[in-house]
Amino acid sequence: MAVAQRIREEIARVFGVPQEEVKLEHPADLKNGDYSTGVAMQFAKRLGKNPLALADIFVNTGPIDGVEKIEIAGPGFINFYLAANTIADSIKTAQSEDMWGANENLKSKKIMVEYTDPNPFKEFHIGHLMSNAIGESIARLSQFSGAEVKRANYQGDVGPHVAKAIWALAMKKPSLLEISMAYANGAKAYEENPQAKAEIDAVNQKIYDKSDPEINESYTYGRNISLQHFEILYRILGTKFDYYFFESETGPRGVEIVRTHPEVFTISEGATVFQGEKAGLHTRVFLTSKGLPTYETKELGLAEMKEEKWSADVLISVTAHEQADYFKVVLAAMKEVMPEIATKIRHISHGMMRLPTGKMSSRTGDVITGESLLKDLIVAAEERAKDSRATSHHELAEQVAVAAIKYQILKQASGKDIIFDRERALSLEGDSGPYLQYAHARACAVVEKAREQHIEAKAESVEPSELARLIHRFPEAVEYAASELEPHLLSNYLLALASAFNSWYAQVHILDGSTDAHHKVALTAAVARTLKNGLWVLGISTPEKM
RNA sequence: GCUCCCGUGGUGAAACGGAUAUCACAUCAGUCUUCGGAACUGACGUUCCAGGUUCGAAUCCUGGCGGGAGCACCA
Repeated sequence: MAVAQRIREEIARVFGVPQEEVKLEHPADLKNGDYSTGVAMQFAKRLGKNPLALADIFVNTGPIDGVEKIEIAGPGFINFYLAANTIADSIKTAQSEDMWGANENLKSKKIMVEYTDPNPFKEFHIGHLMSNAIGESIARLSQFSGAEVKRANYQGDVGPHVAKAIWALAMKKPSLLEISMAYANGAKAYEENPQAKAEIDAVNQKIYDKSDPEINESYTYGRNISLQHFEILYRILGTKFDYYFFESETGPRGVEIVRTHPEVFTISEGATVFQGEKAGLHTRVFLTSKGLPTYETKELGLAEMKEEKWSADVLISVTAHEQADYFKVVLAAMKEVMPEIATKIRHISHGMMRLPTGKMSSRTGDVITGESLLKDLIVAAEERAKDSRATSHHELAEQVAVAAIKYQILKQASGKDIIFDRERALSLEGDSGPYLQYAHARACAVVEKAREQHIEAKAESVEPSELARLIHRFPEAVEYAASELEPHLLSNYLLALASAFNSWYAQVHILDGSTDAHHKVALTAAVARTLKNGLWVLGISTPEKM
């Protein structure tokens, strides 16, 4: 931001230190100013002066454009208070410009984000919901930073899991319900019954080489049903993919890559492996002893296919934590066989959703699928939506349900596990997605009423209140979240903003007929736009009435 | 056993090495419903243990304890 940059330059100039070493922060407490720095304490020893003397030197060097007041506080903090018109300018922009908060830090960068990645013939589970929420938000964060973004979905339509389902389906044309049960039955049989295991392995082979017409038919039919069903979920979640990749395509591709690099991959116990030990990792199988590609090999094929489809500058993949180590080995191998693509890859791994009692387990029935969670939430939201002002209660319920679930995922650092508490998840109050949506709808209602009463929004000379200063921080909150690829940094900001707005709303009467009403309307409109844009980045919709 | 991640009020989380550690849920006490109560105000209560680095440590380093994930033909 312009003001922040000027402050940083001035500090570097006065103290004669490199700008990168100047740390400027937002004090947690607005009483301590809009920006603050501890440089005086940090450099005291190096410059041979005590912190307060250094801070004093700086304060007396003269004014900085856009800053009204510079104060020394505590042991030597230097606090900057922005000028009223600097804040007012931000409010004006927030209130009048659609793209308020956007930046061009990633301008002309091409970024492909791969996420969600559910597998046909299996349930859409909570991990997919997490990947979807995080991936979509990262895609939008990148777009909001000026990048050109493509969304990719990579689905496992071949492999043992599919063979298990097909085997249990006994080659018929399955319904959706039959499919979801088939995988579980097949997986159980595979473990418990040696004969079933042999049969399933055979089916697996036949799916790869497409040699059995009966299996082909059942497979094609079931695959389509699964994929079509996923589309319904993507629509509700608000994701529109540009590219779909399938393991049935990346597999052969990967096999080719592995075969043509015998200097990288070695044979061990009949399997083709990559010895990750040379990179401080562990050995992993790339081709099974039967010659079939594993996940690792498919990943190599995928990278090549992505590059062909749309050559991006950065390739982001969002997957669960448990895959982090596999990914490292794949990346190490990739560095040897296709180094130019390997350098573009960035893996984001997220935690898992766990029950308070421990890990979810399908064996004990302690499992909640992503789909059932979504459905339960929609039911709960519908109950609440009964007496809402929205025109379509069902549509609103869907929006609120998705907000609740996405926010719960995006409000905490993405690497950490989420403890799933049913009651908390279904709660639509407090620190929740619907709370943010509500604050937005409320602000919209006030703006609408002001329009009816012909009370214009005037941001000029708006008072630099705490709420106004918080709004001013929005573009920086976006930049911060984007640079860390951490949506929760933005969630935290939005919650603070919504909370400050609700609190302010309870204290003042906005449309009170006074001359100040124009300013209050401007502030309200600025809050509405900020929440709208911020929630968009999180992938959460903002109904105007709820 | 080895590798990686994590440990913050009763519960779930936040805090780019900074100021009195923040927020929500729960509990208790209020607002009273004049612009939308999916709201607001207040009370209660927290950095696993022991060292170290630093002007300053929840954060960095070492050791311990506790939890999770991964470690060869699944994805």
